[in-house]
Amino acid sequence: MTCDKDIEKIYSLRAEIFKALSHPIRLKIVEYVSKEEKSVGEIVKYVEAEASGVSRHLALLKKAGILSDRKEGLNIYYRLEISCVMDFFTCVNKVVRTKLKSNIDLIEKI
Amino acid sequence: MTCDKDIEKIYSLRAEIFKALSHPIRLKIVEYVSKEEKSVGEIVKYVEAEASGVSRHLALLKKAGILSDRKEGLNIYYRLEISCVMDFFTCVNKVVRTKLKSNIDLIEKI
DNA sequence: ATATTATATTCTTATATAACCATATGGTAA
DNA sequence: TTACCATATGGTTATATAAGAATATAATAT
Repeated sequence: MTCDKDIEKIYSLRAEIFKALSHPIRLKIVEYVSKEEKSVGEIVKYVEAEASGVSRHLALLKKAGILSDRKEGLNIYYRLEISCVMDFFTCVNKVVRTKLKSNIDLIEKI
Repeated sequence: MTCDKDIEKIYSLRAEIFKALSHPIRLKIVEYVSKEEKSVGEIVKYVEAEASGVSRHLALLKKAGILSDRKEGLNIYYRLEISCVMDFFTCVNKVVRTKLKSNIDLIEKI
């Protein structure tokens, strides 16, 4: 009972997760909050970006289901909701290394 | 000897990998070529999209370092270059399921 | 040489995303 | 109440990405 539309929808939902992770600041945020929850203020300081922008990045990561938040007084604390996301990073580093290495190989051929 | 600029650059390179995976058609392609290499024609048929678009998606995935290609006669075969990418999918499905489930929980509260 | 097939590229247009600045909300303290 | 602090949202503009159609390349076959 799985129709074409369902499959399309599922691929789109998956793609959204990757899109949420496709920004350097958001990756930095995810890594930062992965060990323990952090307030927006802490995150803003850590990533050295504009507060309003960080706020939007956080909202996006939350909407994607990657982070969750918790209000306490004036502060809002964000934390990693799905910890397996951290496993991506090892693999991504492998891709990055392979790519950088292939560039070096090219340089040597000039 | 790792300066701020290097760190920024590394996060950007990582983000590029995720960006490459942030499109439903590209995800479908990656999955399709993960077991064995496929020609562009086969891929076009499988994903049911326009050839010129698929070609662009393939170029992007190759540029990101996720796929590699091989020419044989008239055909070009693409295959998954970094197999650990497939491990992402289990985790991504987990995120998607959690998200869908939280929507169901919301529906029941209306 | 010409024709054919597979794939890639160019161009245009629509849409999405990001950054920046200003303003708004929502708790807390005085 | 007013003032203050942390965070979020709105508006604008610049830039990036996507889709579609047309054209170009490159390998093979005739």
